[in-house]
Parts: sequence; C-alpha cells; structure tokens
Amino acid sequence: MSNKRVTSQDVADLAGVSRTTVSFVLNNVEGVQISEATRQRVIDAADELGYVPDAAAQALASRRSQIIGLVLTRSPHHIASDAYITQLLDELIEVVRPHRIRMMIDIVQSHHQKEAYLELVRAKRIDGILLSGPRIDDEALQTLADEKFPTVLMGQLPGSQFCCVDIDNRAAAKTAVAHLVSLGHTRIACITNAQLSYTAAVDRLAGYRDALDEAGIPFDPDLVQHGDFDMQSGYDRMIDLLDSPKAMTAVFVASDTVALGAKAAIRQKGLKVPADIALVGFDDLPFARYTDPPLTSIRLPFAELARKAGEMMINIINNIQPDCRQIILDTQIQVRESCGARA
Amino acid sequence: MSNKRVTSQDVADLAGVSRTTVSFVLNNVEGVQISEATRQRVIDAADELGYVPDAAAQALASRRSQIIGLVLTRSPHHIASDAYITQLLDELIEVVRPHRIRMMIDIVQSHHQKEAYLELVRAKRIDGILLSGPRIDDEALQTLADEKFPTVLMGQLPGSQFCCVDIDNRAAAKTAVAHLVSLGHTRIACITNAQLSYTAAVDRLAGYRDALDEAGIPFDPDLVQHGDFDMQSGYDRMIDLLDSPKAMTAVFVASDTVALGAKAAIRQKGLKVPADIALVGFDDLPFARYTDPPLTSIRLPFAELARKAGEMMINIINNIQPDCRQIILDTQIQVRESCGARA
DNA sequence: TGCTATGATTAACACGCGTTAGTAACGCGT
DNA sequence: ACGCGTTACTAACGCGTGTTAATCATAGCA
Repeated sequence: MSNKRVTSQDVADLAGVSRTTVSFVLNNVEGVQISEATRQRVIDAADELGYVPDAAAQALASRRSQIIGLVLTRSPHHIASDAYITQLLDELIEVVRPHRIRMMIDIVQSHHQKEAYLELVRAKRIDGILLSGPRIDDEALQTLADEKFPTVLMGQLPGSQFCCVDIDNRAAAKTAVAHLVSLGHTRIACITNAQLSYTAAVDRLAGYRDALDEAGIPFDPDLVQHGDFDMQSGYDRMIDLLDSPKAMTAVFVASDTVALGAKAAIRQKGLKVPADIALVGFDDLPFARYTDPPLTSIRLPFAELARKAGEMMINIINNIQPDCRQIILDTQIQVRESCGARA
Repeated sequence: MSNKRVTSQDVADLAGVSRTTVSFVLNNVEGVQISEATRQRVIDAADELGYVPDAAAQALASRRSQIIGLVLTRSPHHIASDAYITQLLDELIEVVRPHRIRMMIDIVQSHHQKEAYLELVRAKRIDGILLSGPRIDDEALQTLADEKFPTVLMGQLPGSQFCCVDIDNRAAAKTAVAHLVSLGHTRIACITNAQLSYTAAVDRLAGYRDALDEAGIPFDPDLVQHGDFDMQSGYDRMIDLLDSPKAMTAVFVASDTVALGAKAAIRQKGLKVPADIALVGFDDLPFARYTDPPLTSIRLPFAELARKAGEMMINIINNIQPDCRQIILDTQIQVRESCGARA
C-alpha cells in the first residue's frame, strides 16, 4: 500500500510555489492573477504526482460537501417494486457529474422517525436534498424550509413554497379516464396508486372524478379502491372490486405496477382484458408495452423529471435563482391494447 | 436561518468540561475513564444543544468518511431496466445504517473511462467500494487490489482474490433447464441475459449446456441467442429464434426482464405460452408471478446477497478478517405456469 | 512527610484544504 | 529620490474534529 498520501503541499513543493498558489490554480479562482508559466508548472506537478484533493478537507474548508442527498420516503417494500427509481438515479448522476457532485442516497422508512434525513443536513454531509414522494405529514420538511436549506421536491406539496418538479397528475389521470369514456365505458372503477396521504394519489383520483364529471357519469365511491404501490395491493384491490356486487367494464389503475397486479386478478377470475374489463395504467414503465395484452398507460417523462430536478438543485446550490420554482412537465397517453381501443 | 452552528466546543462549555472529554464521551472511546457524572453531563448538554458532529471534520480527523460507494458498471440503458438494483440498494442501506454508514452511488458507463470510480478512492470520499457487475477487462480493479482498498464484488471475477458475493449461476441455470427437460422438452432454446463479456452470462449459458449434456440432448448453437439486459433485446432475439427454421418447444431465458420481451414476441407470433412454447426465466423479479401466464423462474436471493455484501464490507472496514472471502448463495426454482408444469 | 499508583481531565497538535490580508518586485512618471 | 499602481505571489489563520502526551487531584502506603 503506497500510504504516502499526496497533498497540495507536495504539489507546491514540486512546482516551487506556495500551497496557496496551488489552490488558486487548481480551483481556477477568479480575480487572482497567476502567470501562465507558474500555472502550467502547478498543473504539471499535480499531474505528475497524481494529486487528488482530499474530499473531507475540501468540504471542511469550503463548507461544501459536493454531495446531494436523494431521499426516498417510502417503505422498502415499495422501493423494491418501483422500477423507476433506477431511471431517476441514472439521470441525476449524469446531470450532476459535470459539476463534480456526487449522489448520496437514503431511504426513510415510515416506521422510523421521518426526521432521519435531517441528520444528513445537520452533519453538513450534503449540500442539498432531493426528496421523492413528499408526504403532507412530514414535519422535518418545515424545518428545511425554515433554514432555507436547498431542497427540491419530486412531487408536489400543495401550499408550500418548495421548488419542485412534477407532472400534472390530475390532468393526466383525467386524460386516461376520458379515453375510457370515449371508448363507451360508463362503469369505470379506479384503483389509486397509493393511500391518500400521498399527494400524487389524491391528484390522480381527482382527475378520475374530473373525467367522470365531464362525461356526466355519477361518481360511485364503491368503485374506488386504494392501492399501495406494489403489485400485490393491485391484485387484492381488484379482487375486492370483482367480488363486490357492482358491475364495471373498465378500470383505471393509477400505477402500472399496481395495474399489473390488477390484471393478474382479472385473469384469476377468468375474465379477459380488454374484452371483459378494459384497463388503463399510469407511469408507462418499461414493462407496460410487453405485458399481455400491452398496457395502455400515461407516459411519465422520468428522465426529464430527473434532469430538471438536478438542474434546479445545481442552480439553487450555486445561488442562481431559478426562473421558476415549480416545474410541471407534460405527459402523454400511450394507447395500447389493454384499453380495447386496438382490440 | 439559524446559522449558528453547534460545535463540540459549545457542548463542552455547557457541560463545563473540555472538548476532548466531549469527544471521549460521545465516541465511547475505550481505555479512557470518565466518571459517570461527567458522562451524563456531556450527553445532556449535547442533547440540549442538538449537537450533530460535522461529517467533514470527523472524516478529516478520523480518516473515515463513513461512506461506502456502490458502483454500478453498466450503461444507463441497462440500469434503467434492472429492477433489482433498488432491492440491493434498500437492503444495503438497512445493513450499514446501524454502523452509521451511508451509501454513495455512482454509475460508471463503459464509454467513460472505467477508472472514474478510482477518484472516489483517491479523494478518500469512501471507505470501501461495492462493485456490481465486475467486468473482466476492468484495470482499475487491479489498482484497488494492489492498494488493498476494501472491495467487495457482487458477482465473480474468475481467478481473482477479491471478496465477493454471488450465486452459482451455472448450477441455477442447469436446474432451470433440467426442469424443462423433466417436462419432456428436448428442443430447448436459450437466450442469455447479456453478452458474454459478463461472467454471469457465461456461467448461465454453461449451466444450460450442462443440463443438455446430462440429458443426452445434443447442443445446437442455432438455438442460442444473446440478450442484452432489456426487454427489447428479448423480444428481438425471440423473433429471431421463431423466424429461424429450427423448431423448439421451450426456451430458457437467463433473465426475467429479457424473458418478458421474449414472451411478447411469442405472443406476437400467435403462439401460446406454455402450450406452444414453454418459458423459464431467471431472477424471479417481483413481476414474474404477475405476468400472464405467471413466469417460472430461478429465485435469486437479492436481499440476502445485499446483506452479505454489506456485512462483509463492514467487517473489512473494521479490520475483521471475514471467515470466508467468497460467498456463494443458494437459489431455488420457482415453478409457475409458464413452463407448463402447472398447465 | 514523601513517594507512587491510579483515576479523571485537558492542552496541544494533526488532519488537508480554502481564503484573506499582506508583501515584494517591477515598472513608470515626476 | 519618491510615490503609485499593477502583477505575482505567500504567510497565516480557520474549518471542527480525533487523539497523544501530559497534568492534576486523590488516595494508599511506608
């Protein structure tokens, strides 16, 4: 083990300058004049020694950890079935990489104290926090707001002033259900993606009602069930629906993952999609076009969401006021066979 | 913003002791005697002030960042379709959390220089590195070995002395194919999970051949296609197989993700699973039991793999020699309907 | 009274870097 | 000779913690 660590002093010695000069050159500090000759000498020396600044020392001196925390406030159970997280992660890493920033990830379980991620902030371990799936009852969030800690939400928190990136869940859900209406369905059930403590679930359900209202179809609470992120919940809630006395010819499931479970339940009951029950999902996960039949869904621009969130965060950290604090991206319906449009 | 940061000095002042004593108490330093009275005073003071040690300062002084890097050496394209990563991540975080360790994640693209993650090590940003999907041609790995940097591989690198956690891909694949053989199939095709530069792909293909050999079925290279991690590749390769003049009654696809694509292709051709073509996957991803028909697959103990890897890493970092350097976990076949056993 | 053993605490240095304030050298004009 | 600005650099402090070596009080023992 070559345990001889190379410090900026070593670089300074080799280049025949002071440590300060090395710092100036390597960090491209503005407003400081360095002759081209010395600049090159320093760079060459650093290069020759393979100098890499110590992250901890840099963080301590500069008060920047160069790390952004990605916090997922969901139970592990949910995480495992959420395929889109990898998409987010990948895009985020790409966006922040040019800024020499790394991603630290934490998963906050509901049964642990929700303030767990506050420690990341307190210890100055991260420069900013990216929160996916904010919950209304999250008190730690208020603390972040009070301290003006750089925060970007993926998802919305009604009435808050947080920067956030999201889609218009309500409009998207309305589009999905309106599509079913346009195909002649009037008895349309709904399985939400999650409990209503998640704002996205509330909004998607509202969109469902909007579409019904617009079509003059009365809302029937018995046709609404609440999913819980994973496939099993979709299966269970669909069985509930099919076992109920209420008849239906279509189901809007506000999550592809949950929809997959629902589809299995429909099949279990000996019914066919879309002949007996038309199905529309939400998210357009990669598997949606490969299911049998392919699943009609709302395409969610994951990559763009992540990119926008990352860029917003970078701006905030660099004290650049973003032009807008709330970014709402467009979605599009992806019509396949499960809704019966292409039967 | 309450920008008055609480330092250990503040705690010391409040408790009426020196900063050193605070450090001793809060870190439970062994071999140092502190009276119970002062110990409690310090703890109370820290509590009252809401003291959280500065991570950077701690890292600088202790030479431990308390961060473990998870490095995925795959293209983003593959990442996005790999649902299992979230499972790994989640379990890893749980395992290291009690040790007050965090996870930093990086994705190394093949077209970037592979040594990218070496910077994490050089900057002492991480205490250990967890590498998923090691590639044979990765030179940076040798550097890590030379420096005895704490490294754990998820997957194997034949001939290397690295600590690693993996399953017996070959035996598992053999089991899967043997199952098809036991159902009477003799014309069994194979679609690998990836190109053969990935050791797992090589091993699973070998297992396929093992099963054929044992059954006395001649190996036909025309029945082998190479997948590329995602569903599209499965779809394409399956179309290739079905378009070829070779007949087959079963397919072993060495990845559930790829298998999903293959299944779509079979359906596209107007064939039925398992009546016309029996299908067996690999990984047993969450969606496997919800496809139509449910997919027979090899259950991969993701959670346990992650746990073992995490524990191994913790041990190495703490200089505890692990009892064994290479952990190979068992897998089990999960028989469902796609193979025809439960038709 | 001295002298040692021990238990409790601290002064002081180290970690590696960013950064402010300040210096030294060098023209250039009077 | 002096002043003055500009360019090119550096001494020295601070970031907040871990840790070693030293200090101080106390008690036991002759």
